[in-house]
Amino acid sequence: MNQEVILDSRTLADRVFEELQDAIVTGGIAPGTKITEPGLAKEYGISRGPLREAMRRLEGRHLVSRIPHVGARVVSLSLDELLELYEVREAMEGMACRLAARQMPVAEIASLKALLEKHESQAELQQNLAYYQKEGDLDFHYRIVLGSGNKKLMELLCGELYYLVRMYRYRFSATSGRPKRAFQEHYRIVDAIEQRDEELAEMLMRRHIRASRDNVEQRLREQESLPR
Amino acid sequence: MNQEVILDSRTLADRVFEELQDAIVTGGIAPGTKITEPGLAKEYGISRGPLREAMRRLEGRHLVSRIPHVGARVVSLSLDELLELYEVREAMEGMACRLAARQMPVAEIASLKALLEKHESQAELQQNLAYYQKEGDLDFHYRIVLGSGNKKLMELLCGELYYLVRMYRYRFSATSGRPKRAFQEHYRIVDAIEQRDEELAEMLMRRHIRASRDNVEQRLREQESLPR
DNA sequence: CATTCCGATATTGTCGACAATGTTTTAGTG
DNA sequence: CACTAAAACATTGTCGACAATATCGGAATG
Repeated sequence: MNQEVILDSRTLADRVFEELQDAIVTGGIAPGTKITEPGLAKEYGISRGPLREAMRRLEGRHLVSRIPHVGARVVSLSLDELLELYEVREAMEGMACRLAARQMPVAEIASLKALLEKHESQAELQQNLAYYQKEGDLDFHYRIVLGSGNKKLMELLCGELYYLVRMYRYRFSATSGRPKRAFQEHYRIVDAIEQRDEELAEMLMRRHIRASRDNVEQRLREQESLPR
Repeated sequence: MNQEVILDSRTLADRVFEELQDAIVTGGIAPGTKITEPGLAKEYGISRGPLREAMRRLEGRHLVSRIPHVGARVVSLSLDELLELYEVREAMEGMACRLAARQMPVAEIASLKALLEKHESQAELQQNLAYYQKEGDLDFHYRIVLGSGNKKLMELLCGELYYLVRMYRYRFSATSGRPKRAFQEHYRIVDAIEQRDEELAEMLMRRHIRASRDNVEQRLREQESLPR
């Protein structure tokens, strides 16, 4: 219901697209919610035209699913799809890590190492492991993908998949739950990159993601079997 | 300029989206072409509304790039991006192949084998290796991804990347140029899947794609150095 | 003659209205 | 009372018009 007075250079459709995306990712709009064009248009104070374009783009990112002449609803998340997502990440981030080991600039590697240390000290200090791990972990993976130098990989991982990853984290609080271990693995990965050991770097990243996957799977299956 | 009288259940925007996508992929609209809304709207005999939605979706698939208030143009392809695409495929299809080895139904494996034999005999008979290899190759990779049972993987590969792959093939005629070898590799991959050897299946698929990549790189670099 | 500024033109962005389709409610009948 | 059918409603799909912005061309000036 709040209308910004600042007129962005960006277009209305672009802005509402980002707002909607954020709302979906962070849970402001619950998964499975049916969304109607007049409803959202009124809520965001714009016309249906730009809103439809925003929705078409959300559809492209698989954040909403639409049926012609019927309507659209926010995508709903399932455990199976989360596990699938981990498999995709294992493949792509493993490759990203290999490429990073091949040609990530030394300055970036050093910066990444510094980031790790900063995250760790913050985490130790505040004992708020979950939170810092949550964002810090994605930061780490972001940087590796960036370091790969492969634009297509960046596009797919940072531009499409990581939104889903964040969405699952907000929904299931599906953070690793094993921060100490994860930190250690991160360090080893950076070491492998620093030593330009492609093979090892890819293997460690794949193991890291698979371990995270297994952890999530186990925890969610437990949660499933004892129905509160 | 031709307006279909058959009224599809699909929406106008959906149809023009597919038509545009096909035109871009097959080269009907050259890469780098600037496309204007009034122009396309007139050409397809529809209004600008649906056309804009179609363009937004093409933008989501990275087939057109758009600058607010300026315009949109069909993506242009570069050699570097083609090589990047191969790296992404190596990672994702490698994983797909591993998963297929884990759980692809035996019936599907048999069907895939039959398909290979059919393609090979056709190719031998007609000596039109390039053409059959072109479509047959994608058929093969499609089936493997399908067989992985990972919907996200299917979505990304079949729903986004393969359009680009086809586009490059139309543009650079970037088919393998080594059909005999490729067929042999395909057979070995299916064998590994049949024996449920995940490790081998992934390795063979990755090698297969990397070999194709190296082949294309070499041919295009040659082509580059002798400027007609 | 080159450069800068300004207006003309074209294209994009946004809106409200109308048509087409799907859904729900309601009335009627067995 | 249950079931069908039709009508009322809501939502989506499409269109044309207007406003905002960018691009192009020409005139004025140094």
